[in-house]
Amino acid sequence: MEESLMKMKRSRDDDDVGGVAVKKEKTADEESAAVVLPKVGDETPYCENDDMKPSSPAKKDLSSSNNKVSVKSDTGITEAEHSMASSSSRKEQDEQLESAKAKMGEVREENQRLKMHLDRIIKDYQKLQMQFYDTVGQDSNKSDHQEQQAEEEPELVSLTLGRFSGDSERDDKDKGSSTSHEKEEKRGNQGLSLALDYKLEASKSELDNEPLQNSSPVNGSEEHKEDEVLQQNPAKKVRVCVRTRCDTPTMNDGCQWRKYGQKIAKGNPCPRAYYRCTVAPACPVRKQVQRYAQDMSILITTYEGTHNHPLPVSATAMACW
DNA sequence: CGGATTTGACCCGCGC
DNA sequence: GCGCGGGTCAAATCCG
Repeated sequence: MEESLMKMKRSRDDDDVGGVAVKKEKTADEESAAVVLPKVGDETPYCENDDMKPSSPAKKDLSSSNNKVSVKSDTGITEAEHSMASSSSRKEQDEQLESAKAKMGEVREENQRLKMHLDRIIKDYQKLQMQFYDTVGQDSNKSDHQEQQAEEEPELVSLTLGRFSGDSERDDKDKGSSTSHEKEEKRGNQGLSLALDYKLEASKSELDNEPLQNSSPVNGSEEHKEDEVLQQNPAKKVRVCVRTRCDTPTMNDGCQWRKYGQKIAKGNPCPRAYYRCTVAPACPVRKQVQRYAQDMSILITTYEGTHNHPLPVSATAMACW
């Protein structure tokens, strides 16, 4: 996926380079003050592409021939010679035009190929996503691990991405038994960690009373951002909780949201804000945003529902529900 | 002026 | 049935 994005970016960069090339052409035209080149260059991406390299010298030849004409005129050449020279240059021009058109065709074909490639990558990505959900769903059905949380909240799956360290609150709680969380934390100290926890959706006070009880609060010293995702069985209503260290009122997740309510929830002095997705008019997705009472820098965002529209690229990178 | 945000009112589920 | 709390609605207000 990233590769294709990079590819696209590169192609855009190439476009930019193409624009520069066009400007250079114009400069040459101004110097020669003669034939105006067809604006093929404007529509020609990948000018750094090897395929397109022959066109550059050709353009140079063209402008140089124009230079010749103007020089000869300046030195007092006859009208007939002048017209002969200009007709030959026009011929060259036509040839250049033809070759440029051919190149454009090639470039279009390559664009099509790239588009198809991108589509395939997106489809693969979605397929993998579904497989992931299936796996998670199976795990939630059969697994009896994650004792503590499974007892409390058996219907939610929690995905934790990020590094963990220094969760005094939970350390106290989990001190007695060496849970998978501790292992995750140890692993998290070495880098990125991924944990699967089970949470109870029925516990509506999850965000109010002890929102981070079942997970580690973030370690702000090194990590700017740390997410925890609580996700229900895909067969049921999707509910995803993301915890982020974020100074802004809401985290930028790439989607477009409209605030429709705000409440002071019990047990948390910080108000909880309610947002609706406005990317599509009938999108059922909502999110709740609330600051963690004990650490105002932590933003707890709970997403609910499934988007009924394709996500923007920036949102696709973040959201996987 | 239109869209987004704010905020009080209302609805609904749950526990007692 | 009543009170409480969470979630939503919609009129008022703000803002670009």
